[in-house]
Amino acid sequence: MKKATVKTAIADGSRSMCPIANLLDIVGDKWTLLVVRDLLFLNKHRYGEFQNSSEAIPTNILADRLKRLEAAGFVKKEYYQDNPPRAEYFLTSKGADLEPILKAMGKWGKQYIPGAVLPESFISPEIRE
Amino acid sequence: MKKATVKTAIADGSRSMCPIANLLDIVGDKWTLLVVRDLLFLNKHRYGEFQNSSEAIPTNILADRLKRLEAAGFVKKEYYQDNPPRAEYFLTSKGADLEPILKAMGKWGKQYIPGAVLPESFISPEIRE
DNA sequence: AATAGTCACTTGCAAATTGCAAGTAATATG
DNA sequence: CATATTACTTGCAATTTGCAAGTGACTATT
Repeated sequence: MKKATVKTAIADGSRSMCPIANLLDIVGDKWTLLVVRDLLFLNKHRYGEFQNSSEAIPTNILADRLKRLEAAGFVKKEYYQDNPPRAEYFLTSKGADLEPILKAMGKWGKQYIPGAVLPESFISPEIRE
Repeated sequence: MKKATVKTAIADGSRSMCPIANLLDIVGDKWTLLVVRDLLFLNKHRYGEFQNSSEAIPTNILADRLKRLEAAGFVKKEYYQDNPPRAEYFLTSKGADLEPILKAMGKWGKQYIPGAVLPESFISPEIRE
């Protein structure tokens, strides 16, 4: 007898139906959300700008995370020059909607890690679809 | 000349003053926040209960994450039996205050990962200091 | 009383990921 | 023409992950 396939939109290889677990499959590491932070709050868009953030992300990790964020549809890569290829990265709405999570993390950090400062930008992030 | 030490409460080995980076130093991986989810929303307290979660966390990773959460002051370990030693784990207020972050992650996931379901418990988490 | 089972881990080890350094290709600058 | 800058890629050692198996203390079964 044919086993009925359950209709879900959960990606292959995801660990469970839990939305938290599924999000952690994409952003569950020490670096990815820092790139998102740079895009959301610090108005950074270029490779070199991300590298200049105070956490000093290793260059190979940065390249990898930008690729993953793009593959996951959180970020759009736009070339502004062909030769040599130079691009800017922008959040999509899917990526920009991580803002409440990052804001909540910032709030937690300000409460429990005295001395920590979230540099807030007053520029609302540019969204590209 | 003696270099003036800047007075901060940032832990040694932290990557920056950013509250988000500091939080990610503790919970920035694929598993830690799932344990917190179990404590916050699923009313789980024992080793075996965490293991039974649908993501099937490897036992050595679970042991390590519980240790780290305890060391970071997110979780309190309470022995309810001496021999063999058996314990229950409870969130401290520091850990329980991650709730807005987890809630925001759940909300994001429900919007962008159709099919994902956050099993909500109606029991508010027990806090131990 | 011997055997099997459970619980909360620890240990061993192969595979994957991380992080540092160095290399590269194209243009810009002095 | 030499050096610098940008945005990466590559190489490789070290750390972390994840699967399997083992351990020690009990409990339940035959």
